[in-house]
Amino acid sequence: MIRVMIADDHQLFAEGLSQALNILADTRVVGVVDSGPALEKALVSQPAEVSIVDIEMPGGDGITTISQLGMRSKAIVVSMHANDEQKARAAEAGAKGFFSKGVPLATLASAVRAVADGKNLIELSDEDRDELLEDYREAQLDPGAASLTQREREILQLLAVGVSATDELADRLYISQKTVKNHLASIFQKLAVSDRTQAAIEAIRLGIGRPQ
Amino acid sequence: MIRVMIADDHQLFAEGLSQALNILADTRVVGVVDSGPALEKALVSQPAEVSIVDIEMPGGDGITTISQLGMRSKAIVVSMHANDEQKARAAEAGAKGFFSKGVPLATLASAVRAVADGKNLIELSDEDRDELLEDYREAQLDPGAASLTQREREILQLLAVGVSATDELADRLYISQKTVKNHLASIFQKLAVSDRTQAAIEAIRLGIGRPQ
DNA sequence: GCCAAGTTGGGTCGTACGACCCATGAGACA
DNA sequence: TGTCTCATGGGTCGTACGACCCAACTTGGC
Repeated sequence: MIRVMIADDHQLFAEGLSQALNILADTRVVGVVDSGPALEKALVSQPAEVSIVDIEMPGGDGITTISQLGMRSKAIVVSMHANDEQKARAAEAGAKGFFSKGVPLATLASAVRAVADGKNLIELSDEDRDELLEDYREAQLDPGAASLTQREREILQLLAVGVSATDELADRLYISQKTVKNHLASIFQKLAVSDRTQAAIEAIRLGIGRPQ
Repeated sequence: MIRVMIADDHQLFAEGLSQALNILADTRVVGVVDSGPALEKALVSQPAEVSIVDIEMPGGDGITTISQLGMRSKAIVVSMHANDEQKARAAEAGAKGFFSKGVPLATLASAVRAVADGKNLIELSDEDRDELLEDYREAQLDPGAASLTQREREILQLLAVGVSATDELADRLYISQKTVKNHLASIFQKLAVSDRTQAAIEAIRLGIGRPQ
């Protein structure tokens, strides 16, 4: 689980991003602040591996804050009006990543994983950076969830949308009820849960069987 | 369920806001686009009661788009650099609300509900507007969910975080297992579900027992 | 060709679950 | 005062659920 702090004075942006990252299985937003000083203060009581910082905040710019973060939290800078000068200043201050707010959410999520893994994205060309981010596209799932088989995933997806009865599951998959129960037993073991309810919750948390 | 479309060229903002609104029980984002023309096109195949439009989009400003929406979708304008001139232009184009991106998410959510309900916020003073939004703070829950009692809500919250066994629920609430089962039976009826798994999923969907 | 993993089934057993009755006491409300 | 909802319990009954065994067949890898 990667702990993330968000510093941005635009609450709509910060809260929306927070919700989005919290839905992912491997990231957790531990705080949202609206200024540089508030970020430093928040990190004392709520350590975070990665901080997402808006460079354009009122009352002292984000750059100063980042340079003072040191190794307490790795910074990823986001900017509404991204330009090369901002990027150079961010790099100098020690930021590990730099993105325009125009990038897709998936890119930022990948960046969070890469930076948490020790990578420094800000020194790379855009091409090299995007290539590296490819390796971090998938959420680092729980060890158990990663070992689920195809059929087990299918059952978990159905479970996550409310198909909970054995006979219904069997009907939908054209297999016997006994086979469904066998798969479920295997799922319970891999996810370390004890019943269908907990499995469904875990499936939702992992993003399996996503709602549209 | 209020159907919402988001038009903003900053994907991070748009996708984050989308996730946030989707978590709420009574709003559903049916599309995210990055320009005015794309909004008009998207609304043809995906009708939405409310559209959240960034006024500062490249390639044709949002104002023109809003004036062409007519009654197909009620527009709420959001702006990074909100000022009175922008607000006046938005009002003239027929927008029903105008907000800076610095407002809290809860405010925008309330505004979506108010506008969907036929209110025009843009004509009001900030004080009158905030007073009106107070009435729309709570999500309009499903009829069934709305009639849940306090105790039933507590049980549902526990269920939504994985406390699924009867004895565990009883222990946590300091009541007998029989009482837990009675409450569960009542919950199943009100939510129109048939077991704990479906109840837990519904609870998560409704935002009851929110993860922190 | 062999072995491991995956999918498909079977059987058994104890118990938890859900459906259906019921009663009692506390509070709110008219 | 009577009435209502809510929270708290009880009892019973059938069955679905989960735990623990097992086997046959297919598929892919080495």
